[in-house]
Amino acid sequence: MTNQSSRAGNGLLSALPDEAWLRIQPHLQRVDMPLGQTLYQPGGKLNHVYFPVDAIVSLLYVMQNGDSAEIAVVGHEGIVGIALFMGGESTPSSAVVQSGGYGYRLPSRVIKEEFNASVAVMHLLLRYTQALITQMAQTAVCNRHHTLDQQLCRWLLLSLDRLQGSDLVMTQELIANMLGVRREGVTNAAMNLQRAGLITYARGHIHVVDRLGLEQRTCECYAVVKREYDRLLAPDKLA
Amino acid sequence: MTNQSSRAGNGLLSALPDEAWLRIQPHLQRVDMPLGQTLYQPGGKLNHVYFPVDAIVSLLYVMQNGDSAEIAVVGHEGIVGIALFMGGESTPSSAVVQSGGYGYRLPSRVIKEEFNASVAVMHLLLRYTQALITQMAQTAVCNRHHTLDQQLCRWLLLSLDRLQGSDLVMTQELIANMLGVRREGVTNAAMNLQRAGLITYARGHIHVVDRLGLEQRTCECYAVVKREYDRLLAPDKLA
DNA sequence: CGATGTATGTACGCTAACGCACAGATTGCC
DNA sequence: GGCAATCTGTGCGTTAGCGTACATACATCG
Repeated sequence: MTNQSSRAGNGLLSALPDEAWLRIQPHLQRVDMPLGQTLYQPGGKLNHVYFPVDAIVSLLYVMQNGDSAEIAVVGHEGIVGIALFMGGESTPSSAVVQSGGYGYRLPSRVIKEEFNASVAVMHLLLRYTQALITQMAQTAVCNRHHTLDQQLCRWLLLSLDRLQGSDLVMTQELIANMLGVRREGVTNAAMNLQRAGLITYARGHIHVVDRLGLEQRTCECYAVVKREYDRLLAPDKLA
Repeated sequence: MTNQSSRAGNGLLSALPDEAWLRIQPHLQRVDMPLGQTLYQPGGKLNHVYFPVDAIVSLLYVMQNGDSAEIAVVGHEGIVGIALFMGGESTPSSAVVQSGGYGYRLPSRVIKEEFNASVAVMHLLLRYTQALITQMAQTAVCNRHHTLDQQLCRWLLLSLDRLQGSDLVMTQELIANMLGVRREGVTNAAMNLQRAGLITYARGHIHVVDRLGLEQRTCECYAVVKREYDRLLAPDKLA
């Protein structure tokens, strides 16, 4: 994954061709993205796309009975609201801020115009979308085959890659909602990781002690996704 | 989902603007797609895209230990090989023919040129891609939350929508690979459905007796995906 | 028509995760 | 400083699906 980026702190914004940046920049609006904020409702009209900087957004599906499951996660490497340029205008899933912070938003009209006006912008956004697709596919595989311990590792790593530092602010209850499992299950998995000396945590604060250990304990899914993000969004591929 | 379509029997080909069809048509090649054929290997170069007609193709991820899980399924409504126009050139998943038949293929170069040459073609393919994304997302949710019985119903319905008639030719072993579960689990689920009078089956042949019953027994995932395909690929939206 | 391979059924113990109920423990607030 | 809310730990019994091993049935082909 592209690391913290120069222009506005978002990887996609940074990768825009200069003239596209100049057109877009006046319409960009810095916004706070507090924990728990819902950016999109299922089926709802999308008025903006969001470029997170130090916030993390979860795309998740909420079932009729209230159970939920995370589909993918978006941070400073990406954009929330691909349905706008993909032509669907809406999606059956929601977008919720999973780690508070800030980002930039852009009116729907502007992103659509830019997508259609510049082939470079289009290709950039489509490559990002393919990376996101890989993440979703791997989430499906992971849900099918891997243990909660492994999935928690993967999830922590995905979050870590999108933050600076090694501390996450999130309760086990929240993580359980994202992974679509019981809160007690997360408690249990987190204790396992703590006993193994990989993390420490207390009341909504998780500190990662041994990142490498997490990478060794997680399933292949994390590496597959990371490799694909690196491949598709490598700096030399970006306009 | 768009039903069996006029032009060449594939929904996307049928929805192409006339002039795009005229450009593409000379490069289309009718190909047999026998059961079990691998169209793409993970990470491999894609030489063609495929438009199934009466074949069904599974996109699936095979893990290092050989376990597998289906990500999505493509039939006469779609195209196999979206990574080509998305700009990635390859994917970590494979594409395998899950129900034998025939389709048409098109050299990579042609689809890429057409994607870039015609805004109508581009928007058509992107809307299809978004529908596919919904299917993948819902697969992840379904893997997390729903019983094998429900998932089998969903899977049968997805297949049924892509075939004419009510008979599927596929062993329980194959279905198990697609769903990423044990063969015995499928045997068990299939017996449940048979006892309920929804299907009959024998040695690799499944006959659906009560489609409505399947729809009632499956989870919401099937309906969510179908609604999204209908919405995004409705005839009046198509060029 | 009998042999061989393939497809399906069955049994049994095992484990991960669930549902529920409740017990600390920490934080923030009045 | 005490109360309330929130967060985390724990202890049940339950269940869906797994791994393994084997049994039966059907189908094809020599």
